[in-house]
Amino acid sequence: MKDVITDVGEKLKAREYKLTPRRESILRVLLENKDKHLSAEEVYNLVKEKAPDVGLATVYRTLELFSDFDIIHSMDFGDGRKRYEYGDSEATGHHHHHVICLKCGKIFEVAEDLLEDLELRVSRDLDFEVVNHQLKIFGYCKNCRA
Amino acid sequence: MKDVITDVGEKLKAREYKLTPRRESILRVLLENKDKHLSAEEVYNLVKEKAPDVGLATVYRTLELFSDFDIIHSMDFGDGRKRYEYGDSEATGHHHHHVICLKCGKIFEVAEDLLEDLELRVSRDLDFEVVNHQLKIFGYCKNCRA
DNA sequence: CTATGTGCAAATCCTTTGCAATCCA
DNA sequence: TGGATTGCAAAGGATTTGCACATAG
Repeated sequence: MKDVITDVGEKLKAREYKLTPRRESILRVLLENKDKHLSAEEVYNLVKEKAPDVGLATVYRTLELFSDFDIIHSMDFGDGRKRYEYGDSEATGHHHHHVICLKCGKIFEVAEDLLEDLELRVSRDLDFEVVNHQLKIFGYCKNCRA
Repeated sequence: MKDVITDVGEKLKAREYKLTPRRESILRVLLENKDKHLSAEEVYNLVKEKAPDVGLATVYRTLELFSDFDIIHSMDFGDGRKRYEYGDSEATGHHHHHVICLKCGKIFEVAEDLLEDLELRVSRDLDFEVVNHQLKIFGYCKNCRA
């Protein structure tokens, strides 16, 4: 994990940005919650545990910055707020599908990719350069049907 | 089209709601723009051309109402506002995929459905009742690559 | 030192709500 | 008439921005 942080530091430095202590604590929270799809406010609350004086605006600005650098990526489950996850969108977005329960809101992940055919067809028929895709499957989970 | 409007009228009446003149003009706008993915504000502006005294709140309330009745359905292209289209989600949402250009924002539609396999697998492996899905493909269109 | 980063509060954007007036079965 | 519907203005929630101060290199 130390490596990741150093890595991010370099990445930022390469474009004249700094990995300040504030940014580092935000990054840590993201790293410690790789699998959680945190909202900005959730990140804020977690960062506040370690650094009580952060501002929400800083969290937003940092998440934006990290997204620009493709250090994290944001996603949208239709609940009115963006959610963030460590990792670039190529790694965790593409070929990564979300199954969302309409009742409890729980999110499951499916790593499979059966979409290559479809992407090919889109590229060909529409003369469109596909760079990513996003699949959400809605329904009711085991518990909520009980 | 007269039929559609009468139809919607019945549908609403069945649950003690009225197809008021205001609601009818909103419905007309949606019908005249079946293919457009209008935002609430866009609907509002179009309705105002015919009925200058509508309120934006009424448009929101009506869109909500029509969605509840599955007369229209909403979608989200990640631009921070909901967009609406005439037709129930079964007809136009499910089995209807969006191809979105990251540069010009243009949206293409693909009607195919190669996802049944995947849905089956999800139902089985996760014990999840699938009711809908949403697929967005991002990339660059012909023009924007030129 | 000097540009960059930060906290705070105010501003913004989209959407929802409260309320009094209006409409329609 | 009385509940549904509407317009307006105010409220709401998520996010952004302006600004003066703090800080890193």
